[in-house]
Amino acid sequence: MTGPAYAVLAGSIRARILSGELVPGERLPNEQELSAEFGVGRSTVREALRSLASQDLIQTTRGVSGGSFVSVPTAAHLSAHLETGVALMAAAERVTVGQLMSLRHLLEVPAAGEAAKHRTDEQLDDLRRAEFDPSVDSGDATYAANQDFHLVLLRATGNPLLEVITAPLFRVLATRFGRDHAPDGFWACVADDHAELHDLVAARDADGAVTAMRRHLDHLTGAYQQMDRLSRG
Amino acid sequence: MTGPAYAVLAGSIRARILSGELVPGERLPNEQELSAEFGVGRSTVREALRSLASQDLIQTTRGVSGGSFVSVPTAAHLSAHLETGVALMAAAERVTVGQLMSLRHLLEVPAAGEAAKHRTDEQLDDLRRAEFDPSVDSGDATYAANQDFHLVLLRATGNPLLEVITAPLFRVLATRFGRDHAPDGFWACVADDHAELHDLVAARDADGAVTAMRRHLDHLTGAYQQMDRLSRG
DNA sequence: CTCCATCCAAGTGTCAGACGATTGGCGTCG
DNA sequence: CGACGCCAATCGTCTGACACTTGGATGGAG
Repeated sequence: MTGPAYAVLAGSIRARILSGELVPGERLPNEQELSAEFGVGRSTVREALRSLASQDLIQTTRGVSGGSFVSVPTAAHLSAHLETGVALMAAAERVTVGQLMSLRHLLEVPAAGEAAKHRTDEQLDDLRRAEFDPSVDSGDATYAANQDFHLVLLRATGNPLLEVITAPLFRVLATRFGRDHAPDGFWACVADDHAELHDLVAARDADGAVTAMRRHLDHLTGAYQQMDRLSRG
Repeated sequence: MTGPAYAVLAGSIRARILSGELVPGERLPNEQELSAEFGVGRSTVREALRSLASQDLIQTTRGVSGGSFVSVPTAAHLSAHLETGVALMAAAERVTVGQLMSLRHLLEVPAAGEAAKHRTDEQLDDLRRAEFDPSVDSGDATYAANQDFHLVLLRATGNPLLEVITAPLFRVLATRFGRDHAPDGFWACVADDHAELHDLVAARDADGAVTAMRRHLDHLTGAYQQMDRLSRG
């Protein structure tokens, strides 16, 4: 019950949401009512609402049918928050490239096996569309496709949390080492690895996919750490 | 550049932070100056700042030496955000108990091996302190100690991201299945598993720790899913 | 009866101005 | 030299007002 009033109010509403007292989709009282209910001014109420909104706990719309509605954070929301957090921690050198890649190993290697087992034909198509030819595609296209490939593979495991957690990791790595500084043949090597992974997933060869993903991530780890040393001088 | 002014302003400052133009520790212009610089009212500025603050991108203090300072989100911050997000997704049944436990397997099983290899004597002490005796300790004490044990083990790996990601998972599970509905002998079984893990980590037996952790999490998975069925039944 | 334009009500979005509260430095007085 | 108190800077909060957005209600034209 300490601290600025907007924080107290935000915490109070937040607790109501977390406890299930306020159900997703439910509409909060309007700003005047909240202001009266808690005995604070409307500006204070609004600051509390902005706080909650930026945590994706509520969504606010305007108009006669508008207001603040309790919402459930989506996988994309969590992923985005995690990405900015990890990016800043990496920039502040609180986590190393090696630690990021180590986590990718832990998650993506078994994920490749799961994907090989559970993939649908549709997901296999998605995987195919996410391949690229570095001798043909533009830098931006390979860059985006590279990310998509890993994303699709994670999604094919059927566990949404895998994507939530892993996507931020390689997005951070990619924005850091993305378009330039890649040694000659790097993208070609990546494309080869992806093609191999695609074939193994197509054949539902889980063990093979696991091994291939491990090797692929080893390649990436080496390349990233080399780029990291270079960019750091 | 669309949307409410507070969102535009928040996005603008946020971009400056992400790009490194604003360095951690740096002080933003005060609210009046921001208000003048962007041509908006002070309330709008404040709503933008609340938005950034609740994402841990800035910290605001009062007084003559006060102001808003760029900050780097800590591991604890990220972990807390992830926890509320995962908790809500679980409550909304967008993720299942099985998926949560599956992620714990992926992360904690190899983590046990790493911890066995790299642990310091100090961390071993921490691990010992986090053990408990369900026949002696209170329900709350076992509950807290159970979490601590896994936390300490993750911390001993040396990779802070492991803790950031895994801690929310078992905190969500624990708050859901924590104090009650546990079948007879559950906590005793957990305590046994922990004691065994402690001994293996003490002996630097990485393979043994991995196996023990796998079995421990299998126990937990079974118990949790049973509780889940009951509470839903 | 249908369709379209208009008006209206309920909300949020934004601004201006004022005052309170907190903090840390500075100067005065014992 | 130290303690106390004043003061300036800054955020925190309130009030009141008005603009903007949205969706429904209203009412007239065809």
